[in-house]
Amino acid sequence: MLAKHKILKLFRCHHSQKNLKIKPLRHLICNPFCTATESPELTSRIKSSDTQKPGEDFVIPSLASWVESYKLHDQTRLASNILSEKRDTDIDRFSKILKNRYPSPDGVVQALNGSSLSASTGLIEQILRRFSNDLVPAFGVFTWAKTQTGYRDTPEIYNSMVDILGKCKKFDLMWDLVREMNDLNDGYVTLATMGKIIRRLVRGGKYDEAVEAFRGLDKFGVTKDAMAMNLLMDALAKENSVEHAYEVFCEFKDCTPLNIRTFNILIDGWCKARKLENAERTMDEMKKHGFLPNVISYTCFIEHYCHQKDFRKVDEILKEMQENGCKPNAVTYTIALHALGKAKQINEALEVYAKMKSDGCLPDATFYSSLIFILRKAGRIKDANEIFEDMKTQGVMPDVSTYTNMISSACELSQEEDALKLLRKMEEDSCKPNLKTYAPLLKMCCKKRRMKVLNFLLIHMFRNDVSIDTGTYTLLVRGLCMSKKLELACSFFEEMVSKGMVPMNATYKMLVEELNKNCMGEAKEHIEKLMSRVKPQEPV
DNA sequence: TTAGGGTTAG
Repeated sequence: MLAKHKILKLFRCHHSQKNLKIKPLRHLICNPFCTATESPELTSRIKSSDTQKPGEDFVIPSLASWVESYKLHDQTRLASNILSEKRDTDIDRFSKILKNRYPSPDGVVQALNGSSLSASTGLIEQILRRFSNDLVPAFGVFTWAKTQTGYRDTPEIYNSMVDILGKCKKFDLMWDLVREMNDLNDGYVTLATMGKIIRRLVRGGKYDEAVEAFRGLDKFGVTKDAMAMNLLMDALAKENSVEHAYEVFCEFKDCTPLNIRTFNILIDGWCKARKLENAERTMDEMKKHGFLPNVISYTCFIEHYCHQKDFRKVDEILKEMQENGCKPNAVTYTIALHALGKAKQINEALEVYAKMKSDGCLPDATFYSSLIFILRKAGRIKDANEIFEDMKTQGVMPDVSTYTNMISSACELSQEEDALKLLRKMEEDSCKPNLKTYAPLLKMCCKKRRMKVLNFLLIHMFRNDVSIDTGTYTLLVRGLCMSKKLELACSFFEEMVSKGMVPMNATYKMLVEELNKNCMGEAKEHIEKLMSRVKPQEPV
């Protein structure tokens, strides 16, 4: 928690800097990378890309050696087998094989059979993470590993594979695998497995099938308890289908034990769907069942009113909580702080912070992230950075989302150096970046035509086992289109399709239009051919 | 394992 004088300083700053505009940042002019060591595949893509204009694709001197070391590191690993750490060598050898785009998992199996590689649990886990959006290599490795003597998949590995199949909407294969797990008769199928199935089915719009999966839990030796039912209801409510969640509730409430979470899931669902009367009715029903509303129940309502910017109502709920002896927690305060910040009521937001402190509630990483976010949005960069530094001295370590937020803000402000330094800092702090961390960086590279930094980021992602998903490919294709890096845009489009992903119609149209404008008839035909093989999807 | 930012969009 910040000392009181620091909070006061934030208030003072706000008044004195109310009309302060962010100064346009000096464009960073830096030394170019040396060109010798890039990842082979991307280099060929980037080299075949449009000719670069002067001033593009520079990197900050203070970061050049880091970026360069990554690339050297990567190439050494891929090129040489003489390395000290066996596991690291193996993951690279696997990756090298898997990066050949085999048309089917069988192709992968054959390729691996022809190698001298052997399976181990840690290795297979890592590969499934690294290729979690890439069904053919993932399923190929998984299938191959099962045939290896002395190796047996753990339930966790099976669960990861189930999840990947569900994510790629291969529901039949997913069910086959669950039955296979069940046939092992060794307690492989658990609620964790069925939870993945239910969530993937719901996300694929298969609500009825998800409910059926719940009904059939006993077949897999999984108990239909409150936890299982909550899981189903939560999946439905999160997918904007609180009505389905309510149907489940009505159908099973008499034969399944309920707990306070069951009701809170519904309350949250109704609040998010802006069906407030239903949320209130659920609150009454909850009391009838002998459950008193807790901080989560109230916070759902607070979030609703924050969303409506009805801060008077928020105060009312807070008062009601106090009357009922229910204390707001860090989540409650974060919601209020963030909403006030978004509504440009910075002083009121900071009052929330002061109130939190006086209430003796400790902020966590997410709270600080929100505080940093709203300060940066208000142009208070220096204060935001100070909070970021200060949170560590307060004993709260920045987490992935804190870093992601900082990186995202830096990218928005075109502070390339800061953004990359933050990524390096994450590495130093052993904080693993995820797709959301990379997204703003990738976007910035596309916009500023930093192709070599883009190359570096893609290697960085791969080494951190972050698998590129449809959204990220969309971002890359769109970003590169806008920067007229059309050949590269095409190559990402192709890679996306080759992984079985379906590009959005808008993305496809944008690419084709740009190719048309630039008289790239051959490339256009190629893209059209690719698209005709996949089912076009209307943007949601 | 019920509540907390942002996601493409110009």
